[in-house]
Amino acid sequence: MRTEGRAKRLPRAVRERQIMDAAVDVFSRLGFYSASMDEISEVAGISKPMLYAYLGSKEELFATCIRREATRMMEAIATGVEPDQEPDVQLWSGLRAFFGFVGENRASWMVLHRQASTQGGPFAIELTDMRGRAVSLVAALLTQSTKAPATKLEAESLAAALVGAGESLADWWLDHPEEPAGVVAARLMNLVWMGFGDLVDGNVWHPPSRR
Amino acid sequence: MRTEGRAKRLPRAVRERQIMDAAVDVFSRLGFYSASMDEISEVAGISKPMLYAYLGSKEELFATCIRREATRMMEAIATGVEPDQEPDVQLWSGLRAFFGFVGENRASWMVLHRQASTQGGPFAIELTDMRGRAVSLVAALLTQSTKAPATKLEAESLAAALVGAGESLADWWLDHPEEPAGVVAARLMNLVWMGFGDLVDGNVWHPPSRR
DNA sequence: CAGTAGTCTTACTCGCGAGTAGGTACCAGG
DNA sequence: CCTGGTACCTACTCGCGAGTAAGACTACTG
Repeated sequence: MRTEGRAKRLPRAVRERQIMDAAVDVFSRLGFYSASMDEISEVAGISKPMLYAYLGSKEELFATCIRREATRMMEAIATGVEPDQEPDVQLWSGLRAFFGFVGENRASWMVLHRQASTQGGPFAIELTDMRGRAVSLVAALLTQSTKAPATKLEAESLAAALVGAGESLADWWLDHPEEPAGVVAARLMNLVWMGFGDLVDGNVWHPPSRR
Repeated sequence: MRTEGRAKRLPRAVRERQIMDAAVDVFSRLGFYSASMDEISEVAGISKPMLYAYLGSKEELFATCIRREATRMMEAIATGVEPDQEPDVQLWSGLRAFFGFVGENRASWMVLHRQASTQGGPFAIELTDMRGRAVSLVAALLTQSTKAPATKLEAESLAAALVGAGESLADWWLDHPEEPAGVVAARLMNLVWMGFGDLVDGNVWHPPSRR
């Protein structure tokens, strides 16, 4: 894009945002290793030393990206769900918020899930951390809804499975973008709440009419 | 490990297997990019040119690893499930076979899932292919079991979610190896067959007493 | 119109790792 | 005991990309 000439002078905070945006873009397209600092700086419309001056090393930059996007996503979800409602409704709102976020932030999602989960580096920490928060959230939801999951371990593993199902379905969705977010969310809701057993018998889950 | 001296002369086929084993090991520990051909050759107890002579470039090697491990796994699963049983029993056998395989082939699983899924390179093809086969399998299982999933797209997305749940739960399991495979498999079975809704009410799924 | 603090650049160094050139040891069969 | 073929090696080339040195341009502040 930007090819020649000196970049216009901008305050540090603004530049940092530009750089982060560029980094998320490039990382999501190329992955951590294939992405080069040269390309990021070019996309950001800036020279490499600036990048290093502001955001540190490549690893730091990547970790920062993950942290930022993870936070954005967790906030989007937290905003969508009200904690004093019925468990199924909470789950439903959470799922909708999640798929809504992914749908409107594909790049963020790629960085978060497809890229970060693999590299065993220092970023895995950030990612594992966020994922852990998500899992705990769901696990709490489960535990709170009475009897079923006896042990803590059981609740956690079920939550992990659910989160994984969500992630995987989101990935699938990237390849089938024609489906609207609500439909995909509803499908997962049915799967995890009703189960195949009920679905096979034609029993489906419906959101309470209001909302 | 092996430090000096010329390696004993071995027939090509044997060496190739050794190299593949070493490659799977190293790739699973380090990931595609961080793994170096030098290290693989060292672990294999062989020199680099041999590696290139037998298995081609790094990308080819990796793709070959994925293909081999994917085949092993699909076979393990196919062996475990008998196609003329009730859907829930089929699913149950499939899950057990899957978790059994992962439990006994952690390295393979890492290469398959954690590594390959990320890098957008030529390997993604192999992986996507295998995943596609798994998804189709489950989707067929779903469709066959009557009414519920009306459209092909719906069955496929549910299958994707289920496969993802399995993958994710397998990953979780890697960090909680104290749980036996059967327990983890049963948990997922309950989740996807009964659903949280039933679980919360204390309804659980039991395998038919025989097997 | 200095001085100085912060923005921004060109033009390097330098190590690491993919891939190779050009052999050497070893085992057939003639 | 040569002659080839196949397993195997040491010792390189070479490009790419992370990270940096050294300075130049701009804009306030007094």
